[in-house]
Amino acid sequence: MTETAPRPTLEAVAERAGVSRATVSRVVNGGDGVREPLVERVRRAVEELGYVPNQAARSLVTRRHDAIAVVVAEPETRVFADPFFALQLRGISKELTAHDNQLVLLLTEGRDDHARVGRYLAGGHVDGALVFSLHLDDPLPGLIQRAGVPTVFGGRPGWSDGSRDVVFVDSDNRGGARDAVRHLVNLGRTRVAHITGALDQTSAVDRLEGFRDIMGDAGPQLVVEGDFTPGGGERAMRELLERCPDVDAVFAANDLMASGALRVLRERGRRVPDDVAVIGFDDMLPVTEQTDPPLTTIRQDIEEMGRLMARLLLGTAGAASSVVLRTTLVRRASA
Amino acid sequence: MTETAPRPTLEAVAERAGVSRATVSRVVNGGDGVREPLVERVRRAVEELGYVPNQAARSLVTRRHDAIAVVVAEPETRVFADPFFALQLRGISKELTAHDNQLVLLLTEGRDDHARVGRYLAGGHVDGALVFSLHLDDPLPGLIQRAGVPTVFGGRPGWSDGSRDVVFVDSDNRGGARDAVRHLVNLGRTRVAHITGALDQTSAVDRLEGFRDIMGDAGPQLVVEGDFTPGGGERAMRELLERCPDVDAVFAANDLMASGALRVLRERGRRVPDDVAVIGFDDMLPVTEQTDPPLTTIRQDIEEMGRLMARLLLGTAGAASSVVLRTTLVRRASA
DNA sequence: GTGAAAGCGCTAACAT
DNA sequence: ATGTTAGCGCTTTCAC
Repeated sequence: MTETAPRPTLEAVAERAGVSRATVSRVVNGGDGVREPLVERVRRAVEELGYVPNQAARSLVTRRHDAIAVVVAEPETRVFADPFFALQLRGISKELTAHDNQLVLLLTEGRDDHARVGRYLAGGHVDGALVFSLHLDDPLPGLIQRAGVPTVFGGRPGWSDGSRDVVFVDSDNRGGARDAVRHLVNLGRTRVAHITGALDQTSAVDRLEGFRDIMGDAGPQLVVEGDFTPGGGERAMRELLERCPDVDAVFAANDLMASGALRVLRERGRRVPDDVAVIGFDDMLPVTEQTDPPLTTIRQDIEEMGRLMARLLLGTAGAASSVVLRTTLVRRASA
Repeated sequence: MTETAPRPTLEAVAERAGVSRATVSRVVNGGDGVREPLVERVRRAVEELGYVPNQAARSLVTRRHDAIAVVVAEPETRVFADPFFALQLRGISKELTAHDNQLVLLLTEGRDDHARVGRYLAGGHVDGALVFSLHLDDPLPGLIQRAGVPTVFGGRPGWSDGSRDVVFVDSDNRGGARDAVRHLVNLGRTRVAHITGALDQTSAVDRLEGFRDIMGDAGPQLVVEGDFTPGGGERAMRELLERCPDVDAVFAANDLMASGALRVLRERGRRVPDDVAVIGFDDMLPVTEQTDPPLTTIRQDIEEMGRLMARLLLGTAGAASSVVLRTTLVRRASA
């Protein structure tokens, strides 16, 4: 890796424009309180020299970095299985970009990485952190809180018992699940099953709660634990058909599992939605539109969640605390 | 966003350890040329104070940042459609982490963002850039080269006419395609079709070349342009069946399109592989293992590509220039 | 082997 | 409104 070529400094611009460094600095940072002709001269000098501020020097004195960290724990688990995370990242990126912030991505693979991330955040390299804490027992969130960096979580952290002053952005998983199940019930279905997500994630737990809100605790054999993957959906669906062959509706905790369930139903010759109605969660377009039949599902605006997280962190959203986003039912052919 | 708490400086550590700042600095940076007892004392002081070096101050003098940018152009296009990019990112992250480098993610959505990225890179905020240039006519690569930042490209850039001194990491798309087609031919298939990827990407072009290496220019009606998406695969497959109802083998330029093709074939009652053999490209596990039947494909080690890109950029891989990775045929049930 | 001192490029008081 | 000046926290000659 070669050295970067020497770049012009404030000093150089000041000299060229025939003003002081302070004036150049003012112009570069918005130009308030500098008279027009000077602003113009400085601007030209900046242009001609191709001057770009040295962020390190600036940070040294301002103690701001215009950078925030996005921490993603254990990518293998879920992150790379579906576009969920990518969409959120995109929302985050857009919002950060709009506010001239950089995105430092911190992927962690295991325990060793936790310490590393903790050190980095505590090191004051970034102005804040956006954290995706996937699992209930993840030690990372604690580490991060101790690092004393402003943080917004993606999804309700498992240990956030309401009282804690954690800020997070989440979908209304419970409400969405209720809508899904209610829809199935309104369709006249009476034996409604639920394929849960990985229950060490709050989203899965909340969706299960929503299911129970409508269906009560009756028929516990109609609830099968899945893992948010298509394979898990298949397994769960098989189990379901075994336990309760006359099941007439399935609410899967995400689209991926619903697609797996659909596959098994077709394999077993059950017609969807005639014999069994199926509804998913997420509205992952590449999935919902490709299934056969197209999947009815609960949509959450994932990109918006990311955008909101960033906005919360940057303080752009006012003094808002945690936000729970509404979900919407998207009817397609499967239910 | 609250202010970060004031952190101990070198000065504080020096005082506590009863040495000079210079000595502390030496210890912190490896401790060469400092006698053991002092090293020990300094280490303890660092520990007790919880000292973490201020990266901004360090960068200001060293002109290094221990950070590299990952530039991804136009995420919507491909990045979020399949886990390809996520896997590469993971490889990159692992390698960077191992060398104490941070990953600054730069997502671009359109022309405006190009200027922004160019400015950022030219601004000397990072020590290098890893760039994914998806399209042949993308102006971004040019901008980046002009920025004078060491760069490694993911995938062969379209304008890299061999002669140029661009460094990239790519799979042997052409060779892999040849293997795929050869496999189909060895199966005794005679009417082998090809669903290409988006032909404004070199990977798609190279795979098409590979197809032609084996099949020649005969039967141009057996080549249909796709776009790397499942939907594109479906459309192409329909077109193919129309043009040439007796097609007995299909090489799709990626697994996603192959899955779409599979869907259409099933829909039309063609048995796979009996009537039509299908082979994909990538070996995207979530796709290849979920299709019916499981998909035979050409595997490329995506995570390794990412790791290699990082290694090349960091100079860890010796004086290596561009690298083209071998692919392997993975036989499953579809061909 | 260790310390003293000179900046790195910038911003923010404070003068003017 | 503009200039002067004093650091921000660190590395790195250069003396000792």
